[in-house]
Amino acid sequence: MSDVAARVGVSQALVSLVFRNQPGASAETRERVFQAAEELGYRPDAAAQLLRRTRSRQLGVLFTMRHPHDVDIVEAVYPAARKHGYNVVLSAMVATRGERQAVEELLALRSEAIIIIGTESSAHELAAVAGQTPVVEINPTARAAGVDVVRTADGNGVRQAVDHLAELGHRAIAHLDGGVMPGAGERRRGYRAAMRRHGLAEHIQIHSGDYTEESGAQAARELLAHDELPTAVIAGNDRSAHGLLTTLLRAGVRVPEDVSIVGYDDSQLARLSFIDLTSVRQDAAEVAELAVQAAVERLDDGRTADRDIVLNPTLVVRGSTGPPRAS
Amino acid sequence: MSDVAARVGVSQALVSLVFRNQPGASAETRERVFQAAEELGYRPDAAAQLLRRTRSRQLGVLFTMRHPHDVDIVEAVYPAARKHGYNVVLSAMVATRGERQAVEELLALRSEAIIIIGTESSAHELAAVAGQTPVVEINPTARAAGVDVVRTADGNGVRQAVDHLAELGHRAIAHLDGGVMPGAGERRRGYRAAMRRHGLAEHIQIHSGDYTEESGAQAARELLAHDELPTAVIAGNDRSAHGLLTTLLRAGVRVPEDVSIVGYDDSQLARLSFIDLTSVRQDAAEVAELAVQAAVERLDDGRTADRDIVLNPTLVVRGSTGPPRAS
DNA sequence: TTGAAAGCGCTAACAC
DNA sequence: GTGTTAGCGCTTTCAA
Repeated sequence: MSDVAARVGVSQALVSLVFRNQPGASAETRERVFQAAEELGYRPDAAAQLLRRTRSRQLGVLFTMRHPHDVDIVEAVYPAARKHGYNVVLSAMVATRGERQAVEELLALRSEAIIIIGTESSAHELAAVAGQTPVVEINPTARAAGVDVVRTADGNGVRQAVDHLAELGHRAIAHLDGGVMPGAGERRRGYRAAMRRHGLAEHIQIHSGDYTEESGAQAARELLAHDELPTAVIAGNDRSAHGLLTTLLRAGVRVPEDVSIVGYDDSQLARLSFIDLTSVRQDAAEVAELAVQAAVERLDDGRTADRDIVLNPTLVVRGSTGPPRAS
Repeated sequence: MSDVAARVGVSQALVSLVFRNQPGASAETRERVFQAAEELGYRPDAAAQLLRRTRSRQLGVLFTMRHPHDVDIVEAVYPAARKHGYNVVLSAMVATRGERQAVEELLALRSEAIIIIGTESSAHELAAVAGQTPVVEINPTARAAGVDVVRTADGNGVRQAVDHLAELGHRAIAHLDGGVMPGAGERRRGYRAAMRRHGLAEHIQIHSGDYTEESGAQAARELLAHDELPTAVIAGNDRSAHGLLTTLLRAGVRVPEDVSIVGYDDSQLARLSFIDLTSVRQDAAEVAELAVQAAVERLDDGRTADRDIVLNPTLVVRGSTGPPRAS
């Protein structure tokens, strides 16, 4: 930067102003600074900026790349952060690097807040971090004190799925759950409640799963082993619905003629023409925006009370659901 | 850090040594430093380290999260980098953020080299970056000067697939290609060459695709519109094989009884029990290790000549391929 | 084995 | 509009 300043014949401070788009430099100076920078191949040094600035304006994002819906959210965090004047630093949760380490890295790089997307964090570890830095968790497994949460009203989403199927005339509606995974408990409870409300309590049938494709495939095998299939299945997420759907197809079961299937997440998977899954939509862009907003409220507006932000999902009806066979 | 030093009653320099595991501090001092750090909740500041250190020892990784195989590689980069004493900085290529910007960010954070995973970079832009910093591209679309490349011998992989199918007795073996996507050209050429070598030139049949699930589904529809299906299809990657497979299944075609299908990448998708795709394996861990190695050779060993590292893939036979119907 | 001092590249606060 | 100064938190070099 001093090279640029020397070349233009002004002080470093002025060059700094220009690069930060701050007022206080004439249009002509700006022009000359940019030109000199171009000629010298100058690029601002993030390490030095980070060190010197009072605020880093960086949002740390902890994520896993395994769930398609999480990928959508990560993508959506970028524009949301920029809107509020923040940068994004990524830290991947991978097998060879614990969550602890990933968080430490974000903190060492001066992230002012941490947004956690779809990890199975221990409430214990999280609470320790939340003491020092605002933490926003998206679709968490469990609640932790001091942490903001952005999640969808999962019970509501499943209720919409049951309503839709009941309206089509289904009665034997099973649920493939997600065990201890994020949101699974509420989805399971929502399923039970909705079934009861429709007077279908006796048809309640829950198969255990864990949101993976294989657990969907496993459930399909179990269903096939029984004399009679349910006429509809609500899966805990799209991935397990995918396993369920394809395994049934391979066994010669037609969807939706023989069995209707509903997924959850409305991920890219659900939208594929050959999957074409009726699914409960959680809008990634909205989730990302609210998560960033929650962080910004703590950072810029001084909020200290925890927030629990609940979004209402919507059912997207596609080709995997239809009326049951007339039997 | 000065707090820690003051607390222990030593100089900052000594504390620094201890934290970097450098020799030159007594065991007792180390112990006391760590304890004081713990008590004060001290954490090294990455920005300051980055600024002051002669070398950042950071490897910038540019990636997209859309292809399952790329995710595997990103994961594998972490241990590979650590092995060579480097850290990893991530920068996602997402729609709202051009490649240019993503690279700038990595460079601003002092990445000493850039590893690019599965993006469709313009050779032009890349060459400019490669002038300043070592760049390693994994499975690139096109070659650029000054850039190291790690890729698999795609022609070889497809040849193995054709050999496998021919051995099973297939003759009408079609190829679903990947258009201009990374490796697609070589896979297409490999298919043609292998078909000719088996005397099956007249059966050469190429369907155009772009590695997406939908292009696989589209190809399936085209195949179904014809009188006769080929007895086997080699897809350009697992995603398009997935679209192809499931669309055929939905149309009542049995796999592998009616049609055998081979994928490419051996991604997690291929391994799912209900997909169970014979696929060409590119070992993610090996690819990552070689990419890191290439960067390290430039950085630490002073290599300046470009390297083109070609890995031989292996065919993993699963349930999607079998002998053709006796006709 | 330890300490003192300088300075990485930038921004903030103030003066002109 | 522009310049001066100090210093962010650490590592490096040199001396003790």
